[in-house]
Amino acid sequence: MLKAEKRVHVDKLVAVPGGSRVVRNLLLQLHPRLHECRAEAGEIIAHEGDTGSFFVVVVQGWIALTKVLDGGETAIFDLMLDGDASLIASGRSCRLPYSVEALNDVRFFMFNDKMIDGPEPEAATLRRYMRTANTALLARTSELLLRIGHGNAETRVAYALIELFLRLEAIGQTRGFQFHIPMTQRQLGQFTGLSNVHVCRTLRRFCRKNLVRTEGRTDIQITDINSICALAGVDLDDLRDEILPRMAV
Amino acid sequence: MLKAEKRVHVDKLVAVPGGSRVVRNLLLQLHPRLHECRAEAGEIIAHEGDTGSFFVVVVQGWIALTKVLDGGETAIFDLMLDGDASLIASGRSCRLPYSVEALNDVRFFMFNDKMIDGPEPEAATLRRYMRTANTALLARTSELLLRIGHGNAETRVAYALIELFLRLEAIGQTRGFQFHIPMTQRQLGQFTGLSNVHVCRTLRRFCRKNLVRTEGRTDIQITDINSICALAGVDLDDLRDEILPRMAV
DNA sequence: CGATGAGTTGACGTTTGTCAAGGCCGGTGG
DNA sequence: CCACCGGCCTTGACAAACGTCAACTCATCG
Repeated sequence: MLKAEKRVHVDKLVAVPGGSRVVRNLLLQLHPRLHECRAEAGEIIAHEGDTGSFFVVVVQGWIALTKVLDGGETAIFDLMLDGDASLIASGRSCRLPYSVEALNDVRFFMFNDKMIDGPEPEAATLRRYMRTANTALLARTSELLLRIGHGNAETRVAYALIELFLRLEAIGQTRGFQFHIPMTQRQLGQFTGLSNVHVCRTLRRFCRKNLVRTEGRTDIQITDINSICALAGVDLDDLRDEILPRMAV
Repeated sequence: MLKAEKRVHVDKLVAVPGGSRVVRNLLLQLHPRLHECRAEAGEIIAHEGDTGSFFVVVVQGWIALTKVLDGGETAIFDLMLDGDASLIASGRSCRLPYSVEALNDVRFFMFNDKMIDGPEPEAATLRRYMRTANTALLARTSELLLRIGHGNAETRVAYALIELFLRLEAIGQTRGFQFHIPMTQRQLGQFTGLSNVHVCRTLRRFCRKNLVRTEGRTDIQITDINSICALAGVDLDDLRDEILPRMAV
């Protein structure tokens, strides 16, 4: 039974280019008893201010890294998708600077600094992977920060769409330029630094200009990628190189 | 001569709590021939889009991590001070997502992934240090992103002042609540996502309300830390724990 | 002594948040 | 099966915050 379940996971993960499969195998080689964690949509996996120090690697699902400003304004400063990895806290103080929140049902691994600091070659590979993932995270965050600081609403929303498109494309979760985002417009606003109302307005404007099409609540299709890229101030290939973790394993 | 110069460096670094001295010693133990780099104010150490993969550790001086949005708007998304460390790029693609720029005359180390991936205990310590530094960087960036996305000008500027105060305090570069910032108001605006004009207005307002005092161009004194913290939405001690790298060496 | 660059201040326009109202949809209980 | 309720999306009206432009001062440097 357990074996069957593991097979299923591995099979699914084979479809994921790069990321989680590699990490999973390396991890399990080092620590065969390490087990996968699960969380439901909306569940808070770790809370801002908690103490702790750990890595997270997403197997399947969406995780948001969130922060709350004083009076209740929530901001999402990064999203983690299948195969994404992040060092959530580290060092002596070990207070989490942000919360880790499941946006939909999600499976993931949690493990410690020390578990990958050994002399085994697998550990060294894992460390390289985590560094690469962290660099990619920082690249994404800096792109986001740039646009939130100096771009208007169209730039921000267009960028968010492109970032999500590229990341979903990399893990095989797009059909053409169509993809699924398990986020409300409010959450998209928390990600882009806009009010939910203005996110809505901006998306409607994109639709009217035939730049994107929305189907249902959370399905999006970019119909004019060039214009969206122009609005976002992005070269698609450059951005792909920049924000996607690519490592030579 | 060279020896004398090294002595001077070490002496100076002893005064710096934690950071650069530890890294310096560990690094030189692993790689005795590694030499310090220097850059002058305004010099660009590495350019956005360049290829490469390296760590930077600041020995003395200010470094800004900057990004340019399309039409020339520059954003500063982090500052590196004495002892701060950052992994600038990593992985196969190795395109730098941002530029590394000296704000004043600066001394620093540059080194490679592989140079600290060995089995020596010093290497493991260095890796822990780099991870801690990176976590602190991410904590800072997320705090900044939160306020740029959801805070008004007073919140952003107040936060910037507090962050810089705390970081300078940690490396012994404050006298009471007074400190020196080698940045123009334009650069402060690039850091807070505001126009230089609005930074000026906000600072003037702080002065009129007796929250801060400015002396000369770049000397600042926070005269009412509680009000500034309240404006920034910050608890001073919590933030200190969060954004300063603290490691158990 | 002119030139340059940074800081300061005022006037004005634009962008965006807030508030409010209505529509749509899914879930829940009668 | 229907009524009700609560989220979420949508749209309009209005107000506030911020960027832009422009003019001026001041310090520094050649």
